[in-house]
Amino acid sequence: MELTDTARRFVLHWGEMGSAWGVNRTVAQIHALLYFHGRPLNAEELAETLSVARSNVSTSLKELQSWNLIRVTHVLGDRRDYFETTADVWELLRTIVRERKHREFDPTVRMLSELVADEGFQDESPDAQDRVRECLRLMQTLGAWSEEMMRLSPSTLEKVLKLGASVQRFVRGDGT
Amino acid sequence: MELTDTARRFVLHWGEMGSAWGVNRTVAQIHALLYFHGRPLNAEELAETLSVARSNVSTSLKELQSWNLIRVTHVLGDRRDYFETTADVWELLRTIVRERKHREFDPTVRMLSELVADEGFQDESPDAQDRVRECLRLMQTLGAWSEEMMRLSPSTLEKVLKLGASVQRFVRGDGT
DNA sequence: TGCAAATTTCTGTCGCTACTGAAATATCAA
DNA sequence: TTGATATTTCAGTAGCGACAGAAATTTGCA
Repeated sequence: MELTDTARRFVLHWGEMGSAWGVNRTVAQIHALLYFHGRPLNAEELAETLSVARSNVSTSLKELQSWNLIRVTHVLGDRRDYFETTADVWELLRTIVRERKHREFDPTVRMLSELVADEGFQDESPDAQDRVRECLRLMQTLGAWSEEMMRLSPSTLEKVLKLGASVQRFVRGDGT
Repeated sequence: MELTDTARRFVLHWGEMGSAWGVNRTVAQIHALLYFHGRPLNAEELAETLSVARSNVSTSLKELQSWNLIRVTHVLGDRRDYFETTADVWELLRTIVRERKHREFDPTVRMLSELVADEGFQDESPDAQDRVRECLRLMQTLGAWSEEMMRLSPSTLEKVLKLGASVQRFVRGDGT
């Protein structure tokens, strides 16, 4: 499959951004291509279009599936696997945030909790204890907030974000 | 400087998390150590404590400075540079979000804007055009939202987050 | 201006991950 | 069950970034 100039730019940039955020370039490119293309593609087409090895695509697709970002579909009279992703970016955002939280954020919170609970923690200077506790508190606040937000429907989530910081009106009383 | 068990675990985990998020491990470790330690440290102490080369520390410190995450201080009668970071995690969060937005997020929004504005874009299928525009819209919404949030004081920001998704009460009317 | 200390820059090495191509395995139709 | 097609696994390679150590530069003091 030949990419249009638009598609190519979209896919390449997405791959670069992925790298900056700890996502494998090919994985990001495949997802970008599936998103842009809108209809299911099979592994062969992905490999050919992105000029990467068939096996590389296979690995990347498994990765994307483990992130719940793509699903398999089939075409009548064709036994190859076809892959597609959600067209709803808000849904995609939710999935990505949920997965990263689960894989990287939550374990860190757990680690900090254990650290604070550990007996040796008492031996640290009061200030150091405070800093670690503050760090933990921040992460717990962020975690709880994102849990709540991710529970909203995409359209509600969008509205809440657009309401944005204007909600600060409701939390005054701190002099800021 | 010998690390306590608590400090060691904190620093090592932070380094691992950094890697997962596209931040150099040593850079993340140095920042974690400065945060934990609470008082300024010089390059020599950092290198020795983390068991990395002096030059590696130099590079990492430059990196952290470019992120506005650390600043230089001095000790009377000592001409070495000492480095410290903010004790306020909310301030740190703000700095990190601001910098990443500026470096990675904004350029992507710009790229998508150009893509949409480009003449060739009209040749894409209407659905593909919609998907790219939706993607752009999402990023613009997120960007605007974060701009607003980052303008708040740490304490207000914390309160807004704790108010959390309960603000959805104010945006009803979409049936969700 | 000369010297020592501190820092940065540079160059080469190492380790890790992504990746390819091949081999092994699975799937389906005849 | 056999052959063809599709997919995954595996082993080796290549490329890239992180890092160490050395060399060069800068800084501050005498």
